[in-house]
Amino acid sequence: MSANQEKEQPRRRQARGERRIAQLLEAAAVVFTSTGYTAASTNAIAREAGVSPGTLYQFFPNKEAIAIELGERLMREMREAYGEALAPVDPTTPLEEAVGAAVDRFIAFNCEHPVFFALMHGPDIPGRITEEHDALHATLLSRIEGLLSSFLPDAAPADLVRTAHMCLGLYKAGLELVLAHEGAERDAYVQELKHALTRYLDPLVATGSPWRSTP
Amino acid sequence: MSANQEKEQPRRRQARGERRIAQLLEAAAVVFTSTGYTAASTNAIAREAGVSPGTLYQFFPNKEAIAIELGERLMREMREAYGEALAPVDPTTPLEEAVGAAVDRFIAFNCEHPVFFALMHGPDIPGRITEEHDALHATLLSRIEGLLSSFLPDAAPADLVRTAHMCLGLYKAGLELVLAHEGAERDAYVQELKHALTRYLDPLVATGSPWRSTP
DNA sequence: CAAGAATGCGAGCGAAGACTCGCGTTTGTC
DNA sequence: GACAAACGCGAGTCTTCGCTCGCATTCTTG
Repeated sequence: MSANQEKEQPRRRQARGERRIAQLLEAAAVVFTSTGYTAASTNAIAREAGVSPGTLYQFFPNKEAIAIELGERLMREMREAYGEALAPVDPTTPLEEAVGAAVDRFIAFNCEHPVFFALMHGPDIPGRITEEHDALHATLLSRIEGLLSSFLPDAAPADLVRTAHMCLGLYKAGLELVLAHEGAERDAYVQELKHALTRYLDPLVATGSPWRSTP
Repeated sequence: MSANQEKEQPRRRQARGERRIAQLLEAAAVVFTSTGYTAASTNAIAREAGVSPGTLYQFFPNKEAIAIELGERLMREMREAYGEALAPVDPTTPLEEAVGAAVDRFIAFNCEHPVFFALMHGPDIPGRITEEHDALHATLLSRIEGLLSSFLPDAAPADLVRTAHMCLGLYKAGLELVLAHEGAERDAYVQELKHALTRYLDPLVATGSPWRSTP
């Protein structure tokens, strides 16, 4: 009880240390993005950051902790910036508008932080990160379900869940294509993704609720 | 000139050897499916097959060769069984029917050979397999383009390419969901995937050439 | 049945990479 | 200025894993 009140007593850091941590996380983001988590070596991260391996381990107990911290910071930033992107909306909102707004926000985030995609998509990623990923996944799904249920108040729960999974899956497929292109072509893929989602959902909305997707 | 007419002279094999090869490939499929290519150790494959590491290397020069051979056999089987699944069809065929048939065939293949998905999706996979993957990808894309152009004879090439990429992407997203479920739920996801694809393409087909003209 | 080839084994080699350790340098505090 | 704590280093340890080697066993062939 008295001992070990906290698993880890955060070591006292100097400003220099905080800077190093940020620098290391940025370097890790670069390396993870280009090679994936497993193939990324801690030495490579240290080299990218311009420090020695020993210095890296001064701030992170192991390789996994780097990815965890990176993931947590990304999650926090995402929640702060786009937390409301999937909040239930007024069902009179046109479906197209709701989908478009959500897609734009998440695409923007993922384009700004390509690590996020790399971290969340490796088939190789260790347990703790997978947990985070699953948590995010579950959050997103319930948000999407909430959004859908505002359009489809009468849908069976199982169908709602399945539709939400489909939406997230379609979004991920589109995201991959969007990230693989640049400039005008990228914008075109964003548009196609919106089309795919809108057209997928439109019939459900049209037949399942009194509100049409477009007034 | 006279020497080295063939890079590899296929060693004379006994029936036992052929059996071992099949056995090893099957074991590799299991291990690759559950852990992915990179994380799969050759010792684990040998263990799964019930042989020693030395025996494995009697038949395969290295780890990559195992995946290559496995990939080639899968490709061959796929071509033999489903080669015509994406052949251009009579444009009067209902879109729903064309999409449904193609999806059913490819879903069936991927459900029967889950390795295929695992091998083609690792971000970690070495050069030679990626080449094969890209080749398959290109083949599929041109097939889809062909199929689309039979429905959309007036579409601009760039739009056709993009739409084909979207179709393949949407299919892959659906496939992942299908593989993640079983029984009735799996069937439901197959249906949803067909819906997503059909609804995505339907407006294009219905309005003739939506990129250039409006009804 | 012999002889050679194919098959089978598993301890062990070499490289790669996660992580440590001892020691020197910088920074904050009194 | 003095002391401690935080920072920084990079050669070195330890483990994992792809792969090899020497030798035993089983086939095939004459």
